[in-house]
This record gives sequence, C-alpha cells and structure tokens, in this order.
Amino acid sequence: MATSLAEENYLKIIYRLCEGTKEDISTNSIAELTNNKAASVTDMLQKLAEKGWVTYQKYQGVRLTKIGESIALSIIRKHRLWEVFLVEKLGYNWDEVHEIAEQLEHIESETLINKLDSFLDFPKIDPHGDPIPSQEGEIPELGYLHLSEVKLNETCTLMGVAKDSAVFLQLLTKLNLSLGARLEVVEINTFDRSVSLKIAEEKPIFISHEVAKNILVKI
Amino acid sequence: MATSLAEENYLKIIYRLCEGTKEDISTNSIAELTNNKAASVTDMLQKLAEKGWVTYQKYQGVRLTKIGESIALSIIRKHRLWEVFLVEKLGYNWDEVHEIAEQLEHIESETLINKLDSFLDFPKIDPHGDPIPSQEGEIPELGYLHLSEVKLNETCTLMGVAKDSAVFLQLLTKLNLSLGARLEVVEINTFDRSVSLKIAEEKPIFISHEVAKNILVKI
DNA sequence: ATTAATTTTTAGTCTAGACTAAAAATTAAT
DNA sequence: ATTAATTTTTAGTCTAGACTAAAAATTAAT
Repeated sequence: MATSLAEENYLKIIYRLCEGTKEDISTNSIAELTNNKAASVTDMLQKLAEKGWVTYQKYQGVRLTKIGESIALSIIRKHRLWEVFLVEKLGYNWDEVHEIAEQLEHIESETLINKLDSFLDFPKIDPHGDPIPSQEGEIPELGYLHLSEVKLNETCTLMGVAKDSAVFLQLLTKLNLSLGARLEVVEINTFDRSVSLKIAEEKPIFISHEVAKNILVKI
Repeated sequence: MATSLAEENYLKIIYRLCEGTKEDISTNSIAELTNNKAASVTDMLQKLAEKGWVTYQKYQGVRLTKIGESIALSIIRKHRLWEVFLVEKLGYNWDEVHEIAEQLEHIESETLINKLDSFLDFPKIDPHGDPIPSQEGEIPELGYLHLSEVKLNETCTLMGVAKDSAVFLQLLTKLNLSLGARLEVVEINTFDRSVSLKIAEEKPIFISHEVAKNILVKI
C-alpha cells in the first residue's frame, strides 16, 4: 500500500520513540516530535491503525506493527544511505546533511536505493555512526555505551552520536571529537557530572554531562 | 517565495508548452499534460498569476513571467542533473531515469544541486541530449534539427531526443540508435514519410516518420 | 451574421492533513 | 476515595488541490 509523506514521517517518529522503550508511545510525545498538535496526532493514529501499521488503543498509546516497522526501517535506510552519499561523494560535513536527507528519504524507488547502496560500497553506518538497515530490514544492535556511563580512567572509542542536530555536531567538531577518536575519561565531576577527556593523549577537554550523554562509545 | 510540488509541476509544464510557441498557452493543453481536468487548471492558473509567476487573462491563456520562467528552469536544471547522476554514477539506462528524476527534481537545496553539478563535472547535456540550464538560468539554444527534416543522402549526428518516454527510448536502443551515432538518410518514402537510415555504414534500418520527428540531429 | 461546437470558467464538493475549543478519560494529589 | 491536573479524544473548521456539472465566453461553421 502506498504511503504519503505525512504517514512516512509519523511512522519514522513512532519508530524512534518505540526504540527507547517497551511501553506504548503517547500521543503527546509524537505531537512534540512531529511539531503537530495532539488532536492531529490522534487523527493520524487512527488512520495508521486502520491501515494496519500501528496497534492503537484509545488513550493507551501506540506501537508499530511488523509491517509498520518495516516501512519505518526502509525510510531510515534511505535516510542514512543518502547521508553517506552527501558526505562521502558530495563533500558535505556531518552537521549539514540531516535536512536534505529528510527530503531524500521519501524518494520512492526500490532500484534507486539499492543502486545507491552499491555505489557507496554497502556502508554499514552513516556519518553519525548510526547503523544502516539492510534491504530486508535487519538493523544490527551495536551495543554502544553513552560516554556518560563510562567509568573514570577507562578508555573508549567514539562510535556515534545520539543526536543529529547541527549545533551539537558543530560543537563536537570544534572540540575535535569525531568518529573513531580514542577517548580517556580522566575526570568526572560529581557536582554536575561533567567530564574531562583526553583525546589521543592531547591535553584534556571538558564536556558537560548533556554532551557526554549524546556521545556513543565502545570500550 | 516557496513553491509547492503542485505549483512546480504546473510551472514546468507551462514552460515546456511555451518553448514551442510564441502564442499563449491554453488551459486544455496544460490539463492534458498535468493529467488534471480543465477546471482544476483554471484554479491553479489564478493562483500562479496571483503569485506573479504567470500572466493570465481569462479565456486568453497564460505565459510564464521572468520569475516563473526562472523557477521552471531551476526545476529543469535539477531534473537533468539528477538524470546524469542516475545514468553516469548509478548505471541506469536512459529509458529508466525519467520517473525517478521527476521526484528528485523537487528536492530543495541550493547547495545540493551545485555540489551535484560539480560532482558530475559540470555536464552540459543530460542523457537524452537535452541541455542543462546553468545556475543563472541560462540554457544554450542548441539549434538541432529533427531527423524528419534532414534531406535525402545527407549525413548527420544523433544529438538528442524530443521525447523521454521509456517505450520510445527502448525502441531507439533496440535499433542501435544512441547519442553520437552517425546517420545517413538513404531513403525517404513519400507515401508515409518513413525513413531508411544507415548507421555508421551498417546495413540500413527503417524508421517511421513519427520516430524521425522525435530524433534530434546536427548536420 | 447567426447558430453550433468547443473551450474555459464558475460554483459547489471532496479528501488529506492540519487546526482550536470543548468534552472525556486517565493519572496524580490530597 | 475524591478532587484536581493532565492527557487524549471528539467535534467542528480551514486550506490546498483535486473533482463534476452547469454557465459563460470564444471560435468555427453555415
């Protein structure tokens, strides 16, 4: 069944919200991310349920069905592959590609996205370290930690970010924090949970807990 | 001012119809190409006139204004650059790219299209031989002839096609007619104006007047 | 120069997807 | 266990962009 642009955006956002939790997703949380009012969300949820893409119980929230999830994953696949294209082939920086990929992810052509995948040499992650779902909708669980969870004096590798906003990514760039960087946690301040890091033996930098929470690492 | 998808499609089609003629464009001819009813077209023309993109006189047809034309040209620029990308980089055949480019042409990002242009090495023509408008909206007049206008025993080079439909392009491919082919007109039948051609000294092939009309050549 | 045929416009509807205001249900607080 | 606060839904509107049917204007035909 064909999906409209609005439907695709809802499914994508519901997927993102489902990921974090086993709970059903609230109308309000969707409204916030779609920038719509709750009443509009209720409306759309009923349509999505009608089409069999979500299970929805009045007042009890939603979850994606198997089909809904596979639609969401195919949009995410397209989004992330286009991001790789924009960075690898067109020379964009990682903080510049999100909005353009938000448009490109809705281009409808099965062959296009597979040819693009092949052209990019079947990348497994996008420029932010997020895994790219396979054509079959498989998405590897990478099991990264948030930098905020790493213990004092441990060393880890920066593998991804939990937030794609341009200002956040620009901050990381300014701090010289990019994918693959080796990080040693040299200080954790109990007061505000801010962290001091050594990047590859350089002199330490300070980051807030808010930043540390959004950095994904592998020990 | 922002343009909706529907508006962009109207402007593109009005541009195409304007190209052929100095006359104003009729509501019906637009209806035919947009696959809408005449009443819907009238509606949209009034909106486009309101925005200053066409001049429109009730019952007298429309033309693009300078601004309308520059919007149309930027869409055509995007369409053709994406077609080059699809053929040159992703390995599509020339008969497979039209529908996908119809979607890609609406992606909105000034930087994207210029980076794409540079990535493709600033192509001057698309895979069908159509010229690609510059960033400033300049489009070279290539002055090609229709093959149907070429005289008996003249030799010419296939430079483009006047129609992008998949079946037409597939027919040309089957006949071994591709951009750059050297063609000698060895017979013109007065009865149906069908043409017999030699491609690079091979044994002659026959094509209908309908096909000859849609092939663009340079003497 | 009228009349007939054709084209275009107007008037009124419909649908998707948004909205606000008010009602209903759920959850939190005493 | 009620009441208050919060969340969600319902009911009713709005807009863009399509539609049909009928009216109006233009063009073609005698």
